Amino acid sequence: MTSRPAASPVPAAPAAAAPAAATRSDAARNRGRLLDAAAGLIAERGSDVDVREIARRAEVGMGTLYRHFPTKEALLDAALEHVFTSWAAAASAALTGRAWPDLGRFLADALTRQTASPGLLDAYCQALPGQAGNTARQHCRQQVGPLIAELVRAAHESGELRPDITAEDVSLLLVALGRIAPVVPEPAWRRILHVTLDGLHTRAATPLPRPDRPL
Amino acid sequence: MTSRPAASPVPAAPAAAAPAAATRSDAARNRGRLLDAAAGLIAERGSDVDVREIARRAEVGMGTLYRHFPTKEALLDAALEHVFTSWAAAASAALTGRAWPDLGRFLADALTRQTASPGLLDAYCQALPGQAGNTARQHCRQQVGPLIAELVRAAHESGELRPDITAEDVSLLLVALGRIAPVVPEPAWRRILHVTLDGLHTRAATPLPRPDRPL
DNA sequence: ACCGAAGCGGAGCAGTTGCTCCGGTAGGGT
DNA sequence: ACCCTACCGGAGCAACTGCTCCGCTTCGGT
Repeated sequence: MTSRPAASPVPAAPAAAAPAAATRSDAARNRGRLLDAAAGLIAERGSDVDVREIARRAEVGMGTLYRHFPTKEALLDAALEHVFTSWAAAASAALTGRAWPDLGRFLADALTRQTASPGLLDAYCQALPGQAGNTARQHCRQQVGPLIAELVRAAHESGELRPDITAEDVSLLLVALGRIAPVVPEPAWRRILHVTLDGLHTRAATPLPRPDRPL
Repeated sequence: MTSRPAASPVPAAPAAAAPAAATRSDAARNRGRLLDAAAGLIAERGSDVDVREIARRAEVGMGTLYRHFPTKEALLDAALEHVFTSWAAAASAALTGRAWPDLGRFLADALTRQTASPGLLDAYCQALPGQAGNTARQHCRQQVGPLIAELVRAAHESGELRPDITAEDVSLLLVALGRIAPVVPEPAWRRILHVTLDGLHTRAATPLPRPDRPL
């Protein structure tokens, strides 16, 4: 950590999935454990996790943690990148080609995922006012952004998404709904999503799933 | 916290606006200063403020702070109650009697207010998973809840709000939008609000304010 | 003017956090 | 089988947090 020769402006994450050179097997295993533990704890409790707890759950010591990642933030960062990447992959694989249902399903799936990991968006939104260096957000944008853009383009083409809506609008709506999804019962946020989709549709106002019988 | 005799489930908030007995003038002044400082800091940075900083901004010492409020939480609580009360009063005074525009204006005003105080909703939503004792939320519900209920009732009666929407839905939407309003430029969240209102309207899909020219 | 008590302030305590240090351990090329 | 080296682990440091303690000040009734 004292004098790094040169390299890119991104210091950490040399290869999350490609150890490449001859790394010791236990080192690779511990790195993976740390990433999993960090991701799990972020999902459960948000991004203000105790490093000791990460190490404990990963069943490694503090020295190991800080050998693999220069700082807590770098660890969380790497974990988040992995999470966002796998989300984008799963969402992309779930597409059927029918634009409007795909959009709705993508949003519903994203919110379900968010329900299981309340802390994810917290990490994403953390330090938003200051911005400047929120890499979680950048990772999400890089991984999921193109997918949303494609969904929006296709839905525009099918004529069901009102033309004045941008991919940015959809991303924003997703973040907004994602902030409440984990803290209310699922039927509640499904109602909200339904209303939102109605607002997004060219011709709007379809009946809600079930107005008074929640499930 | 050891053994409370009986009393109501709300322990704190003896009298935020009614010192009643013969209180010393400086005490009352300092109490007000603490409330203002706390509210200001919560608005700016959310509910994880340093008590020392509250005391510093209020220009009082730590002893004074803890003389007036038994715990940090109690202080934040009292400050939040005051904030929510004045919000409800202002919003209630702004009503014109025309239901649908009133609802839209109420939401827009709430979001503007939220933009100026990003930390407010953080305090409101904090510890939501555990729930159990989030008094900020209770205060908001008590103060603002009836107002939203009335807005929804009137908008239903006017026939413009789709009948399957409940006051709970509107509250939830407000929270969701409030979570993003402070972190994006105002035109962006106004677009989102517009879409949402379209989704709430019986016959939907009116043109957005300005699709591509943000302001 | 006087005086008792309520009020004031900030140094200090205990707990928690992110991070470092260094003796011991075990991997893997030879 | 050997040994060098990268790696492991957890005790310890410094900074920060919420909160308490206690000597001094100031209010306000007489």
